[in-house]
Amino acid sequence: MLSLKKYLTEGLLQFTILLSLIGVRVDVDTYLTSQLPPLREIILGPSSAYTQTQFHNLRNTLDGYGIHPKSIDLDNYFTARRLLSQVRALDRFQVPTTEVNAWLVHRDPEGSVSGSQPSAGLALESSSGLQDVTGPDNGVRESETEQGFSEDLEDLGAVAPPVSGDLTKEDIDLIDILWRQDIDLGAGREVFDYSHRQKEQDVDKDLRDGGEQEDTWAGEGAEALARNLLVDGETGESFPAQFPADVSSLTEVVPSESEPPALENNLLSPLLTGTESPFDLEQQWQDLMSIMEMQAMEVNSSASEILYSAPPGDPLSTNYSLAPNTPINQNVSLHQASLGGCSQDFSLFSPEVESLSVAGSSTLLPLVPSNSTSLNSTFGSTNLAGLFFPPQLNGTANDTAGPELPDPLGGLLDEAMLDEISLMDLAIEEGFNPVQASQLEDEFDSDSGLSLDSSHSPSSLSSSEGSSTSSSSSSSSSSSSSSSSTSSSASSSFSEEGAVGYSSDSETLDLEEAEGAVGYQPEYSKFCRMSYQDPSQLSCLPYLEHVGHNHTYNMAPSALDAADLPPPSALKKGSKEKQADFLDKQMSRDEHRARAMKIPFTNDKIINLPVEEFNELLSKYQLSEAQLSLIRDIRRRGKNKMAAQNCRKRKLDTILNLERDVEDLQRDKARLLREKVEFLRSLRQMKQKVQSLYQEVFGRLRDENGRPYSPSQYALQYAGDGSVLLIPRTMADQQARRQERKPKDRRK
DNA sequence: AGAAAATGTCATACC
DNA sequence: CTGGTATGACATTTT
Repeated sequence: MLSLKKYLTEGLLQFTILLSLIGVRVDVDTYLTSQLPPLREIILGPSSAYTQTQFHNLRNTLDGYGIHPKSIDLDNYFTARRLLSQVRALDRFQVPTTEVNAWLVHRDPEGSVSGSQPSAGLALESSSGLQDVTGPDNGVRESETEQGFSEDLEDLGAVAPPVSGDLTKEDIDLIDILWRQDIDLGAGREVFDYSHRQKEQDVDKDLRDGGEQEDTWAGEGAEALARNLLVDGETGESFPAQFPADVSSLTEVVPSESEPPALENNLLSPLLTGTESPFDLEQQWQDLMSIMEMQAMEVNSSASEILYSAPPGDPLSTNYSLAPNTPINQNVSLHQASLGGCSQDFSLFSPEVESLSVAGSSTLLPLVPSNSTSLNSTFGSTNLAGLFFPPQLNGTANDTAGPELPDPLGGLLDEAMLDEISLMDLAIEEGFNPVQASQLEDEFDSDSGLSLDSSHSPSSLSSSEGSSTSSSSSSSSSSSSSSSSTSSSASSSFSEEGAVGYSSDSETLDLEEAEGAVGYQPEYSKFCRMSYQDPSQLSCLPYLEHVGHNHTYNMAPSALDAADLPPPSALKKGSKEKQADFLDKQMSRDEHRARAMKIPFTNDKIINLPVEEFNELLSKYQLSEAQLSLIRDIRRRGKNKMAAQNCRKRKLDTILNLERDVEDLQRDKARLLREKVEFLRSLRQMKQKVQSLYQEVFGRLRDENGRPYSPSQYALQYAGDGSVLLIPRTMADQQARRQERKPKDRRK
């Protein structure tokens, strides 16, 4: 094998030189790095670090283990087909990947924020007919890009050389998020993108698209609303808003005596931005979110720092601390506040809200003619204010604004808010926090007792099939080890020599058997650190101390001696003596023993023959007890050897599968987290918008005396029939309490 | 030379 | 029960 390798290598070089002389350009490197398995195998050897994919290639080409015919079931070892396919995908993705990163950078501009999450978009997209306004093509394209995300990445991984292993795909995903955040801020991606130049135009366009879609709720929604249109969430259709244009014409059911004659201006609704305290509240809320999400982003702080010149936190915090009264609101007139655009989204977060105000609505005058059906089922009678503030902050609100200012939210805790918070906690707890994530991984590793951080060496693509066939075809009877392939011919000749009528008619059979038995062996090697042996166990197991393995195994002492002694100069052809010695060394111990015992057939036959044929073979010869014993031992050992190889291969495969599973799960987790971030951002934007609309509506309300209502004493509420009611706070609080219980009950 | 990886062997359990 | 496989734990060989 060694000489063959050398020979081929040199031959290849010479051939290359020849070709280059002729004028044909040959790049040897491409041959070495491309998929020419046998060549590579021969040149680099089966045990090179490139062997990693050989293994998988074997599986790919042979569709399973090309091993002993009796091991057909091995493929079933992995119970799930999915794992198998993952393993197969493994060798495509196995190569890490700077270029993958670059590709991502390149690619990212295409996926705009909200449109790039088709799976998670369930809520966002279905609810946002507004997006369709920009054109259906956009959505389709983005969906496609997103879907192709992982696969493309994996495909590219095959050609991407590893450069910076620091950036995992998870990192990339999170960088992606950061980018989008910057788009939110209006920062063009080209600021950070080195590789986008060739696509600059597209990027710009996409950026614009992304920016617009990013503010779907604020921007386009407001725009659509400004056109006095309601947009159907599902179809994207627009239709004239039916919201009454003049809210001041509303009547109110509240007894007039309950209204304080004059309210201080600073007792505004906490939703209003004029006062300081509500603003602080909102600010706190935004800060909270930014903190949480920053924590989430810290996973990739290093990665992001590579790409950002600014600290990673900055863009985020800036982004998330958007003032509640961003210009979004300014174009929103009251009737536009129809909330048609938002309603469906709210149904996502508080679907259980619907029937809340049934009781209250009877006593309250509707603000709106009940023809706005989009409001009906979605907002219900939810006290809108409840959406705006997290429950923890309610207390803060009271503290800062003073006890005299009733909580405009009526203590309503929107379930969506709770969910959001818990989600964020989840995000922080479940691995977005890098420290904990690493701890988790360590735990995993230690639990399994296996080191999963195999070094992802660049895969070579030499196929085990090629090597096995070459080795087995070069010899007829290699029993096991690859190095013995040449010796097997020697063993057959030896057998011939010392043997009674060993005929060559079974050569083909031997070939087959050898192939079947040997074909899978040497291919898996250095690419996974297998430390399944725990050395600490060895010392503490008493029974191991006196385990003196006698590998002669039932062999008679005489036979032993004979086996260990060199053959008594039986070689007649002196010219071949050296070669014979060489081959002698290549022989396995069992072969030596067999030869010493003058076993009249090859070890290969002994091992691989079916039982019946084996017995038949034995019956043909008059063999001594020692010979029979040796033969049986050889057979047993040979079979066990193959079994061990199988076992190791399987073990390795299992490890690789687990590793792949871990990677997949991590990828999934990153994707889900990314989706969640976007989801939350959308939610936040919607809340902002609803808040502003609430302010607008409430601010325009006047009582019969033309004075504004006090936010501390009145609140707006949406009734089940789609109407908007102005109710006293006390009533709102009661309903809020009722509302808190109801959904929970209904859920169970 | 010696560490580490690969491979072989044995004992044992199981089919 | 026999013959075979699977696997942990070593032993030996190879790198």
